[in-house]
Amino acid sequence: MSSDNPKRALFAGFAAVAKALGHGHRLEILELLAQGERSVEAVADRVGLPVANVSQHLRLMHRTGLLASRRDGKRVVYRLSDPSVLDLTAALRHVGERQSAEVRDVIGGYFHQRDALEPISRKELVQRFRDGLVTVLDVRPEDEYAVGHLPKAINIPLRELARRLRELPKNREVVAYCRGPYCVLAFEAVALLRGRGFKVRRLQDGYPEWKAAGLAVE
Amino acid sequence: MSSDNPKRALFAGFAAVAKALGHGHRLEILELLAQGERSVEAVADRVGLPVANVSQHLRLMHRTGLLASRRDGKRVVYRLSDPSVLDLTAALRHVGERQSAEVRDVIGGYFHQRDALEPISRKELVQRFRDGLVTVLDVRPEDEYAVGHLPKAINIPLRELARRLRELPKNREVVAYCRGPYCVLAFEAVALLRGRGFKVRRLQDGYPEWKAAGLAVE
DNA sequence: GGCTCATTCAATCATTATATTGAATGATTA
DNA sequence: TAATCATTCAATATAATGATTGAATGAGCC
Repeated sequence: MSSDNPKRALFAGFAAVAKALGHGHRLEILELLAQGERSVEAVADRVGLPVANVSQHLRLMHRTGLLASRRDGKRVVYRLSDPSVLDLTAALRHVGERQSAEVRDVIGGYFHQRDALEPISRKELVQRFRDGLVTVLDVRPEDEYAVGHLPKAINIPLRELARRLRELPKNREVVAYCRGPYCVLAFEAVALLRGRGFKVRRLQDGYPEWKAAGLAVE
Repeated sequence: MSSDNPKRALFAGFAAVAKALGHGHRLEILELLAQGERSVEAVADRVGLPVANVSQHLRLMHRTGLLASRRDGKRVVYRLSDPSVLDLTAALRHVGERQSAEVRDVIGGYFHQRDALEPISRKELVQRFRDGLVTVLDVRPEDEYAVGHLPKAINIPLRELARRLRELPKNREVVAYCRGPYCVLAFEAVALLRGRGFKVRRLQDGYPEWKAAGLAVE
């Protein structure tokens, strides 16, 4: 079959990659792994699915080349196989955002409500940080922060934010970020902090995009 | 559901877009429509599938926002909804090419055999054409050529190539192109012409990429 | 070597996707 | 207004995919 019609075989191969992206849980897992590598159990905990189910999703994505894995002690640790996978998910988001009525509804109905002000771009953040004008706030869970974060970023996970407000400056601008362009954590953080009178904006993308852009990380 | 967990809803929306790409026939249809808009029947003819089946695929992709359509007389004509769809398929190819062992096998086993020499890039072609060094050959079917083609390109569909060789110069370099980076036509044309002693190379991408790059078309 | 534990496999069932057939639609056009 | 014809729908059968359960694997560790 493969030699009969190589073009068909090729399209089938590409289709397999697309299929591997074609499931909400798998996209969620990809977003998580974009923060850094993780064991099967750690992924399962975070996305709230049974281990066996997550294992199947991970192996499927591994089979199609989206993920790579290594053994660490008695755990198997998965990671994105290549930065190009991040590009692919970005292209997918871009099309979805522009073209899918369904996606636009969700974004319009939820995300925009909570973020009336424009998010800040990576470029602008670099500039303003260099000028000493902003405090960078990482609202992801501690373990994700530990794997890697923006330079000088303070880590206050969203769930602890309300009781750790005094760690943030009231008169400097705060820029919150989390896992990616549609990570809810930063949206929620901005909403919470605005309600308390902080000057706060959201970074346009998240940690993985920052790192992929070649900018400094810690 | 959508307001319960907007993040999940968003991922589900993106997953729907990926699912729409997750079928070999649909990717083939997308490649075809990237050349220019086409009626349902025209697509069905070209990909060799029943009209009703193609109609279903088209409507699915329309529903997820990949395609747009308009009525022309008694036909319905489909087209890519947006250039970003082309970017998405390119990202998909890129990942597939790098990561999927299956895809690499097909490419290695077929395409590379037939194209030992490096393909020529768009940039290089522009340069060499400006210097009057190359003849550009479009080996796609006439109707696709008619919708749009590279400036000054000669159209000889692959199936007529063997008996129209005298239309091509023997002592100038010929650059053949067709529908895209994995379009078989240009590969076959290069193989055929090399066997007859022509100096011929293949353009790296195809017509849609050329047009999307903002280069001149006729 | 044998025990432990994270991970994977295998089997099942429920759900969803696909191709095919023939009939229905609905915008043109005569 | 009725006939035409490309397209779409509806119904069906078949195949693929997804979640769950419990058992099997196999690398680490005592």
